[in-house]
Amino acid sequence: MTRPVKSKNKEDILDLAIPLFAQSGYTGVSMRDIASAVGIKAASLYHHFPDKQTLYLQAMARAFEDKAQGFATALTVTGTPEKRLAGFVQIFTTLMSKDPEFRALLQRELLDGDEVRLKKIASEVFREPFVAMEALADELAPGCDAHMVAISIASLILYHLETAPIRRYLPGGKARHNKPDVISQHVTSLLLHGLKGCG
Amino acid sequence: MTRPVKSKNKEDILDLAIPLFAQSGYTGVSMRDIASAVGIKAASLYHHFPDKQTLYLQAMARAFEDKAQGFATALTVTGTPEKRLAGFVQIFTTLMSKDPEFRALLQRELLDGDEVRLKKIASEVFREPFVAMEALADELAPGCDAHMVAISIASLILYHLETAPIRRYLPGGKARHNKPDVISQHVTSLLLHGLKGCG
DNA sequence: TGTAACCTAACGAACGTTAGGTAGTCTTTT
DNA sequence: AAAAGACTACCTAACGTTCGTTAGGTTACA
Repeated sequence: MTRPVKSKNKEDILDLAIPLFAQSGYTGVSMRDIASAVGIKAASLYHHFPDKQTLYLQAMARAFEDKAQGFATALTVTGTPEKRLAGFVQIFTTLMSKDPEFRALLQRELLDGDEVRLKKIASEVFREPFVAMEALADELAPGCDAHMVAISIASLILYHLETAPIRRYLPGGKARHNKPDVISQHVTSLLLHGLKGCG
Repeated sequence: MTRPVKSKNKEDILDLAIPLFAQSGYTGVSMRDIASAVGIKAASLYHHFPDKQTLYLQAMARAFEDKAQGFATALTVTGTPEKRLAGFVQIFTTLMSKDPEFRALLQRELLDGDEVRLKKIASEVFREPFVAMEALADELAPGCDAHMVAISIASLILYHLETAPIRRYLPGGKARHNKPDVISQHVTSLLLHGLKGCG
């Protein structure tokens, strides 16, 4: 019985743990589950991490760390404020649509995250794109509360994605409603013209 | 050591279990936790419920069952479509703002709920008000996809409430942004006029 | 006398975690 | 260049705790 040729490092383990935590949450995933996904025994995880909590926090950090700069690309659009909004909404929608794990982790943090973790996520992941969204909001709607506008933009995009599992069973729900382009089109139109802008 | 005078019934137990499940989720609450909240021993819970899963499902059913008719009152507003939208948004916002437990349970179901439960919630809790919202959407915006509009309305209200824990740490976040009236005012204005309607 | 509502005690399983051992690999010393 | 030592990454085995759940006994009340 030979040992696997290549040994795992921290990053490999975290990358395998992230989808597990995203799907079942902190308490729903055991050390044995993670070890099994990695292909080692649970006790071996303690060679890389002092305890489960630390492993979880590092997995969260890793899951969120690349997002900040991902969002940055969504804000490189140039042109009129309207064009920039449309561009941002479209890129952001596509980005989030492709990453259900990130969305699930974010939702779980909103439900169960403590202050320290939320503060960290706010400042390290969302602060920069959020400021840019507020700036854009100020251009488009000088009289509005930029903070609320930015939240509203994110709301519209994220909730359309998060409610997908239940929308299937609500009247009028079609598969088309889950397509990023359909969502971003709807959201952009709603933001720019309100409900009047559909006809 | 005397026994408590009044013995508990199912409903008492469910009412005490609901906030526990809302705060910590299914796996985060043990039978001993629930029993402790009720004031009895864990084994005694099995006199009322065959197992934990059944207790949870009945708690969920109870937490959701009164909501359907609560939403109905939000739709009794009369007048122009604009007035009715404003009224609905205000009542719905206030209703949801006062019930963080319901919001948490709904979020947890969106994350972890199986198809059967989601289907049940969709048809028994949200279907009726959702149809009314779609009808209202059709009046306000005949060219729009009513399903998407209804989701958007709910998105705007619910996400402002759900993101409260992280908005504190985002630029421009004020305590005022959590007030139902401020939220419903913002949402109504955004829906009726888009971002242009603030000035 | 029954029955409903509780109790104590305990079961087996799963959990996070620790102790101690082993097989390879890298580093240093002779 | 080869031997000795140290280190890394895993292992098996087991600890103590908590979990859902069951068995069987006790008390209050109809």
